[in-house]
Amino acid sequence: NSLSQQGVLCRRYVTVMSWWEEERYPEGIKWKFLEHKGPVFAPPYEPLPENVKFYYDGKVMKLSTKAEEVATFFAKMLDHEYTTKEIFRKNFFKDWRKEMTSEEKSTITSLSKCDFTHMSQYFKAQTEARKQMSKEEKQKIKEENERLLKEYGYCVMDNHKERIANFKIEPPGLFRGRGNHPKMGMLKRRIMPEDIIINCSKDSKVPPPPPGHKWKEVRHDNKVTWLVSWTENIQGSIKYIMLNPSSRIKGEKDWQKYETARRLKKCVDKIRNQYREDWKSKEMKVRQRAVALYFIDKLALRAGNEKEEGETADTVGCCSLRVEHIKLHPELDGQEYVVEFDFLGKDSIRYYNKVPVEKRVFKNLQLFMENKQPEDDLFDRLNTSILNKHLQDLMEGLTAKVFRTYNASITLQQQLKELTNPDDNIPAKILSYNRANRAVAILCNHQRAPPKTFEKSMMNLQSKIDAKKEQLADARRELKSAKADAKVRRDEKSKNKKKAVQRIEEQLMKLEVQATDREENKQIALSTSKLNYLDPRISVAWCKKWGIPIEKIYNKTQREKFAWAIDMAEEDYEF
DNA sequence: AACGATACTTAGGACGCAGCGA
DNA sequence: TCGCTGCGTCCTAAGTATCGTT
Repeated sequence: NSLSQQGVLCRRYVTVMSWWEEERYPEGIKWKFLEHKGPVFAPPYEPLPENVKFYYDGKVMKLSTKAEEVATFFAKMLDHEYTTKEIFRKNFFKDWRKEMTSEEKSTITSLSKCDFTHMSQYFKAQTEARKQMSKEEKQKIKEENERLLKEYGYCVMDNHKERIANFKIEPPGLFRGRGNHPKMGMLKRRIMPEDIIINCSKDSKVPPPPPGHKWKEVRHDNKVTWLVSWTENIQGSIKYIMLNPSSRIKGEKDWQKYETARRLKKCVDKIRNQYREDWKSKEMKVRQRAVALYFIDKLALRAGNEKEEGETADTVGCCSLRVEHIKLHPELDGQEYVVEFDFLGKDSIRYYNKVPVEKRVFKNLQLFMENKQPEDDLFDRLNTSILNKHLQDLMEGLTAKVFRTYNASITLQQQLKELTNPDDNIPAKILSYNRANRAVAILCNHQRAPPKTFEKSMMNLQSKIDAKKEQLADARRELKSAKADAKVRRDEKSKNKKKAVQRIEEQLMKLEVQATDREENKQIALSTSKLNYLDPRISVAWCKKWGIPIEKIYNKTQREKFAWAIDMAEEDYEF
């Protein structure tokens, strides 16, 4: 590959040491040398063939290229429910009209008179054709992707060739936020080289812009980790191209995150005593801070930054909870002082929980809610910045999110201790691991939509189990009769029958374990906690202790991300 | 203290393909 | 061999946190 001399030379000097064995940079400096090939742009728009028609008010209408492109975005989504939503249609139509010629604008005045069905059929046929492609054609595409990855998918950062996480620029399309997003349907515009800021080191070969184009800017800032950035037009926020989780720069940060959480472990008792004291404070702000922190600690809630109204879906975290999001029950189902939470969190995922709390917390909540409307802030004297400033005083580097990391990891460690049965075989031990993982996912409220095929696949599994049970019964009968025979005439037969029974029993157990695991996992996503909250060294140590191959717990990508932990952790590692 | 800009982590869903059993 | 399904990868949205300015 054509990465410059310097990168290649640097790499040659360091061949055996992994990044976690190298010296760390001084605070704030992220790298000394950075070279990359720049981003890959979305393929240009290909106009529709002449025979694919768009109809307005029942009549064929030929669209200008720009208007046609945006129309195809809508046509491709026609089967989705959200193209029927008022906000989506309104936002789309407004942005579409901006792309039209003045004649188009004066003709096309109502979205409901637009007929995209022919276009939609065309795209469906294209998808179908792609599926039907021959092996060779598919192979060709695969090779082209690999070539692109090889050329643009890596950079040189200091002594390492590193994988880039997202080297492709996001293609244009219609924005679809999560949940009830006020901007759904808006046009996400095409990003051009003129929008792009390149970041690399001065002594590197700066990537050339595509012919006939210029970069917006080339800068050399080694206080940041990104290679490329641009401003997106929906929220006006900045998007970045950064490195893969397997890279030094991400791995080191990840390691550091867990080390901070481990420092919290050492002082969490003190902090808990402190906030319990603060529940009694005469200052309202201090009480609110203490109750919020209690929720963050006990329930692993997110911090809850303020959001600009009307810019995003209406979701909340701890500090931004409103009165309408909780209900107080002095008594519920035989328990005292129960708080019922019901709100939409990140990604508009519902958080629903009924939690018994200390009397003091309950009384404080009643106080906070006095004379307030449902839409008022529960913690009106508090925000994340106040909370984090306080946390910083309690421990260096402590912020609200550290509690989630800490509680997730400590829960995994405890659960593994509790659930692992030394006498279990490997599949049963892995079930225990998944259950420990699941406890964390439930704590963090990591949900997923039940797979579309869930019921069906569950039934299939059940019928397999039934078949296996019958098979076992047969085998047992045969064993019995073989034993009866053996009284008269000793032979190998009963031994073999016994083995067969054992084998089938084992197979049955494996299936049953699988069924349990799948049922319990119906609406729970394990991967998010595994990837972001659980100190990988806990899992590595557990695998070493019980002789479980690491591949059973982490797939290839995960092993790459956690290579540092796999290398470092011994079986006696304690979080 | 409020605000806007910036940088970075965390998140669920779509989709495609490998591997498995019929 | 074929069809299904479950897993992994890709995608990019949506959070957290901090900093400088007013």
